[in-house]
Amino acid sequence: MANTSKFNRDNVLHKASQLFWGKGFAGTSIRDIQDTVNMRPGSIYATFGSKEGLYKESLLSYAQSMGRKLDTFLENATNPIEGLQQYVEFNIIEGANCHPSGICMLYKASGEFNGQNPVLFEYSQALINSFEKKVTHVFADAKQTGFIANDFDEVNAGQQFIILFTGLRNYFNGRNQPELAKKLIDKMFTQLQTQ
Amino acid sequence: MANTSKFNRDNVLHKASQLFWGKGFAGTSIRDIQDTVNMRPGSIYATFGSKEGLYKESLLSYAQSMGRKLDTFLENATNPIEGLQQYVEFNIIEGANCHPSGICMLYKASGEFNGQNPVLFEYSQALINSFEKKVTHVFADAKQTGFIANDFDEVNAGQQFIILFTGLRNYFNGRNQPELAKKLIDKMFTQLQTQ
DNA sequence: TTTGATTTTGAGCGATCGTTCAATATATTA
DNA sequence: TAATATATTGAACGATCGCTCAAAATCAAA
Repeated sequence: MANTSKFNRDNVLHKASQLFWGKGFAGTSIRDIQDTVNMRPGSIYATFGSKEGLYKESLLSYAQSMGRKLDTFLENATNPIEGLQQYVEFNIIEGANCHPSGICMLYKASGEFNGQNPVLFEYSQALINSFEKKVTHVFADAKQTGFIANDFDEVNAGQQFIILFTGLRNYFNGRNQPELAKKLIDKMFTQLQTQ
Repeated sequence: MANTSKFNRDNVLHKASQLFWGKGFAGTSIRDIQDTVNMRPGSIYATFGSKEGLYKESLLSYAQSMGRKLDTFLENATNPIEGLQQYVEFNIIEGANCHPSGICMLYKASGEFNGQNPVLFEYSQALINSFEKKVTHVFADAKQTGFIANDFDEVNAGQQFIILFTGLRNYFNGRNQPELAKKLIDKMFTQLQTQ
């Protein structure tokens, strides 16, 4: 019985998250979405319920692919700290050309929704917290495997990483200064390891 | 001959910038503006030309009052570095309750307009650069008056200050963790001075 | 007090917004 | 192949968007 969907849900969510990431929630119209995911409004609303529902799933899709990207950098690196650094450099230098924004979508969301939409604000905060925990685990792993000292505080390092990463992404958003970026990222990672 | 304006331009720009700061450019409607500045659309358009024109003046108004705020902290502090730190603490801890957003409006603008509106993006970048220059001068002054070492690199310190300040504002946006904020701001300023 | 330049008003323009739903198309099961 | 359940379509809804402009109000100069 019944009919089957013609679209690929993950593909639609990826395209939608790219749009939302670049233009923001308020700056993106459902008609923008229709055009880029090639679906009619009825299908979109039958599948995702509302613009807010689609946004929520798009944000989750973004966060998941963000986590997967970090994982691949960690897998291909000789040690966890180097993996983290290469991930940062990718986001700020090489990836800057092919991403809709230099700023993390989670923080663009957090900034747009704070004081305006408590549900979406808290949702973005939860995803940010998950990512910080993931980074904290990376530092804990690096400690356990002997890449950093035994008395290293991974919780503090996780906080500092998020703060510096976010600061750097904002600083280089829309700017093309790869040498300066490389230099400041290096400095960031020496600071992170000296505590 | 003629008639005189009934509104105070600075007051109108202040109120408009508070609205834009909190809700973003796309998220703020002219009708929102009408209600909070108590002007009719005809007057608004006769005075500021367009929504974009009003936004541009609002952003400048924000940047100017940001600069004045920093100046008062510098005047009341015993040394420039302490003035900077108290300014940062005000923006992230005490001021968080009375500001429309925890994030700097210049960076919210930069994030919203990158890839969408080149004119407003470049304008926000120019104001960000001015603020960085101002901070760099503060470090240069601190060097000349003997508060920091002679070999101190004020340009690098200015860059690091902006990056850390932005990172911290994003990290604590919408969160109420004054003790952690105080601790991380302290750490930021020791890092800044040790280079 | 009249004149005249300027400001303010607010109804309303065309466009676009998020969303709905009856009609149509499609794939699966009997 | 016919019946049926689900998916897709796209015209169109009411609301709101940025913005305009003729009419009314207002104040300074003559």
